[in-house]
Amino acid sequence: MNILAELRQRFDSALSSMVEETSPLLDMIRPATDSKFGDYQANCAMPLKKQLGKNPREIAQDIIDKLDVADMCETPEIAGPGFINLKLKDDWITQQLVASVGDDRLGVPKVATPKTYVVDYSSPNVAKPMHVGHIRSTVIGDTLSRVLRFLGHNVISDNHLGDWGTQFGMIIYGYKHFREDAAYQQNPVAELSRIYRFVRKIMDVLETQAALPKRKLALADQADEIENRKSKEPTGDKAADKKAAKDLRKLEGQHNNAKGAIAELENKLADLQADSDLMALVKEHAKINTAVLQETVKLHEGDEENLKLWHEFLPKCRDEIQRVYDRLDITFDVEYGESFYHDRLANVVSDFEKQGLAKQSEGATCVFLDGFKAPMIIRKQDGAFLYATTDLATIQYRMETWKPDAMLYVVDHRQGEHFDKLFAAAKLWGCADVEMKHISFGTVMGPDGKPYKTRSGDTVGLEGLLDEAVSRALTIVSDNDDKKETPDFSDAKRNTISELVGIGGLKYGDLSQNRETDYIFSYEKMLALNGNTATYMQYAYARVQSIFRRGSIDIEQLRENASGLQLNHPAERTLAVAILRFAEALDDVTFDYRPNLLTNYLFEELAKSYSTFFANCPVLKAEDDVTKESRALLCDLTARVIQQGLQLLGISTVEKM
RNA sequence: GCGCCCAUAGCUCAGCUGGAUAGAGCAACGGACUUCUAAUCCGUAGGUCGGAGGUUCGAAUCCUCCUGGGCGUACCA
Repeated sequence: MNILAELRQRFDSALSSMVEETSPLLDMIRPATDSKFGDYQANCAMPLKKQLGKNPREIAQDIIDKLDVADMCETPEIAGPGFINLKLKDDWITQQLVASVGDDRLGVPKVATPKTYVVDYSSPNVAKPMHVGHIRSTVIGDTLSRVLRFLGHNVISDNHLGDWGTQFGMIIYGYKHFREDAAYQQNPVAELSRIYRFVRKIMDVLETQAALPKRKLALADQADEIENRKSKEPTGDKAADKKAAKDLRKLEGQHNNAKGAIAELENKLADLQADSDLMALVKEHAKINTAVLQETVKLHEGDEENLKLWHEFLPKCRDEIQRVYDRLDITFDVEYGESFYHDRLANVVSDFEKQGLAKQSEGATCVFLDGFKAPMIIRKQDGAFLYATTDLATIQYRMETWKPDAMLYVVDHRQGEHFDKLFAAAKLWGCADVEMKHISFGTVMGPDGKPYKTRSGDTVGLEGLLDEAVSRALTIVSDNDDKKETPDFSDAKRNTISELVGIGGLKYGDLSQNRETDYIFSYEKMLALNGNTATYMQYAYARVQSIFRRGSIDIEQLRENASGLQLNHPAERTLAVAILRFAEALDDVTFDYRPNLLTNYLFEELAKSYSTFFANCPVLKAEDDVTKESRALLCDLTARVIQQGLQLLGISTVEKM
């Protein structure tokens, strides 16, 4: 049962005789802002003042008179300017709880009209090691898929792999020039990874060497410009002078940043140049940039050798990232990478041209869209296709194959404009009846508030991140276990627990963040024993199991005759309502695709209520057996909701920790 | 230049489909273990929700302007 949905339905009946359009008013029925107002409140009487020309309190009374909630609520009360406060009846709550006890879905109803969703997430480049930037797309997309599916929707999760781009040109080039056969025979994945990094390194050196003089020149120009502006006399026009001063400050800021960036580049280059073997190879492969592009072009044109190498490399590269997915417990229904759409691209472009949606401009094929200054380019001057082309082909394929109601793209916010254009173009192209949404998210920052990098300035690898989280979890688990008189866990067990706690902490840390905002990455915060963390939730779960173990409670059996639930202590009632609100929390998640609304619920509502309950309502030492069994069932329901909630976040529970 | 986003407690962040006194964790201070895991809990203190207007019965939330930051901006993804 979704209580809020049920109340809205009841209000709908009451309101429909008073107004034409009830739906905006129904949105104003919400959980109470304060428990002293009851459990829910309806705020819809106030805004009807004008429309009905009556005092809101009178309107509230009219609504209550028509409202049929006697079975579930106490008599509604009118408060303040016209709030309608609703308090659930205790016996109704227990009735719902009993139903939840016997329900695998814990009382969460399936949607009446399932939709088909395509959820596009993770989408790493298979040729490169996954890095910290992939964590958000992966876990947010996975959670959204799980939640939508749990609610009864038809979900197709799709990993739109980057498997056809320049990166493969790099590997092919590297394989041809730098591979060590013995290493490749022994461990092809590691060798390919080394090759990729090595080619990247050479290209870095060359690019940096080429870029530095230009950037220094630009820096000098900037310095001149600053001097020039400083020497200018004030014009006397206050506004103009203020703006000039502001612009100057900004320019100086940029200048300092550029200075820092150049110094960083110089350091990096100096380090690389110290390696004479490397520099010899750099010299030998001075044209590597164009050579790599040529390998890519050859691949796309169907060159036999390159295609054969690509077929050889692809599964190996894919295995490399599978390790990460396995640890993260991430799966996909389909995995159609860029290469999958390769032979559709030419048709997409010609179709746009035929329909008059695209035209030539400066040698490129462009789609000009209302409200955008720059066009969306679907074919370059040199004839090559771009990711906009692939994305359009992907939409076409998905529409043909699954006819989805919605397509969700879990991609970082910097690509917002790309998706705005893509969706606009797709609409023109005929995809009007599908909800296309960019599930945008912010950047993972380092402690300095800048995008998370290692000390040397490299991106942070995802596997290393996982290792570190798990190893820190191991320290916590071990320290705690060692404190006991007789430690509970073997080393193997400690490792198993730390893996679940560490990875869970990492995922929860990301998912508990409002997806739109950047956040500062911190192992300490992520694995904190207190606060809104996976560890805290896992601990709450484990404590419940501990009670059952300690009291030798057969919870299965208790579930079967769960009639005697009672709510005598306020903490019991609060916990009971929190348990019943699980369905609402899941609905909230799907409203604007925000996983953090689930973590908020689990922590703020459920776990907090449980803590209070735990402190005030002993189970094993309850005054009588009825109370004991009732409380045990509340504990059990709490644990089951935590477990189900965490499962939807892709996080496991542990029986002991 | 244009476009998008952000600014909430000392720190990290919730709250933003408008609702009654703005929340959490950390840090600080004071309490609670012969007690179901103290890996915990309870309490105290901490705020002109960047600033100024506006809409509304009601604004952290919506609109306008200002300040300070980030990101994106014709052939990378």
